[in-house]
Amino acid sequence: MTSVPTPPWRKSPKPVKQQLSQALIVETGLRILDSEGLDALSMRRVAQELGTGPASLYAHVSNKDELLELIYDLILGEIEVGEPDPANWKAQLRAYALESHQVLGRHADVARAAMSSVPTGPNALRLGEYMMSLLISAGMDPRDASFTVDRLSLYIAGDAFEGSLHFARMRAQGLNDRKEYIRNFVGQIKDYYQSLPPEQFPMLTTYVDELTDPDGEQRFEYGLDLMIEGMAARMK
Amino acid sequence: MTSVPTPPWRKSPKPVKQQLSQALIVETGLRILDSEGLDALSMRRVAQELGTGPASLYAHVSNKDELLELIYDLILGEIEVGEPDPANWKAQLRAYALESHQVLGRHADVARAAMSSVPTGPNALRLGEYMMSLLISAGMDPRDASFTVDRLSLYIAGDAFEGSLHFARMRAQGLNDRKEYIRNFVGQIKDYYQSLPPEQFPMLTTYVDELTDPDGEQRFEYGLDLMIEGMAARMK
DNA sequence: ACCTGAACACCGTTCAAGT
DNA sequence: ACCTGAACACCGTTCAAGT
Repeated sequence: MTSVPTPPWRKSPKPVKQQLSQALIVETGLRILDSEGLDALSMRRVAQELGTGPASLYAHVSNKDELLELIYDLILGEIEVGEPDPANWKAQLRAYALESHQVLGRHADVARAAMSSVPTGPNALRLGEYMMSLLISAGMDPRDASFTVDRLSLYIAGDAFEGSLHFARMRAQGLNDRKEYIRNFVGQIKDYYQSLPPEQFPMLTTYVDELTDPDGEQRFEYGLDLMIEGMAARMK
Repeated sequence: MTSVPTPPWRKSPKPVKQQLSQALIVETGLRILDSEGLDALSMRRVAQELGTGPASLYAHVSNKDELLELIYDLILGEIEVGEPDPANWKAQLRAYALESHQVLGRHADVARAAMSSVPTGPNALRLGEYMMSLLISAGMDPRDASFTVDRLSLYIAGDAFEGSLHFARMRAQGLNDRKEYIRNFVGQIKDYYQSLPPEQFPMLTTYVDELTDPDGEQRFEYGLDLMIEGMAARMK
């Protein structure tokens, strides 16, 4: 195999190496997170992907936590919201919750950052502004609206985080089919509950089927509606 | 310094070294968790505390995740419940939620295990049985009861987990006063929100005070009541 | 200002060897 | 069966040195 000389018209071939920048680091982090999960996302791994050493990242990002928060806000950018319509606040709030939940679910492992982060990124601000204006224009008291936004956000992030823990466990077992993993997992709990002494655990043994419903989306919506109905009860 | 011979009546002095056992490992883990936080809880640290090497633990505990789950169920043992009283289900459910929340808060860092764990430990079973019997005796449909138990547990663990993340951050900064840390932290967000352009963020800038209420307990109760009222609305 | 190699002080887990 | 030392394959972060 002979090596070809670079042709003369391609002058001063730029160094292959890309310039480092915060945006580049964050994007690389997101890519790793999505394809290999939170456990794989390390400063060293990001650096490797960018062809450099881990120390180089610290010129653009102060530590791993900050990197995670930046990735988190990047993801929040995927959530789109429209104009608040006071007459439809319930449906709009519900739609918002479902969409955020979906977006967080799509990037499973960022959910942890969602729980620890302070809402100061540009997208977090945008979404906070949206939720507040929706609830307040619907007639909710500002204090109630603030608490509601806080609690709803916690619920969404909490459910997504729980999901991400299952997802990580699945990956640790070398499995890939999310549906099948859940079915299997739930099946094991079912067997266990069924094997319990009915005298001591009459409820758990009687209602095994209800307790081991594998439909996570349905469970999420159930809790969401519980909260929304609670809000409605408080407003009228 | 002369060494004293062991007196003859103290026969066959047992080796000073304690026997390893799962219970001992779990207790040691809990002690480290409570006094130094999740970050400090490593297999190596537990082993060190017991005067041995990390490999020794693997004869009693299959991995770190299992250790965390065992610690978690040990902690759940602190939650006491009485007899379900159908006429008072709202108050009892509320009291249960507050107590679990308190117990998890006391052992801040176990909350992560609370979110990932499958409810199969003896105490998790006991508490699941209690919640189910409370809701069902109050007239709730079994399916609703199951979903409610699941969602309420998630909410409690989620809030505790969020709290533990703040706690960890505090410790990482070398601080010790929880109250002061929160005040400080909230103050910073307040300043930031106040500095935002009001045209772009009318809600966030107008309702800074409501949005930065530092009382975490009040926020927890707010969300709890939202859910309980949602349940009540569904039952009647 | 930005980047780097090398080092520091850690991890969880495995494995062959011991008792 | 239980315990061990040593090793493997990793971490996040710092720091002095380079450009």
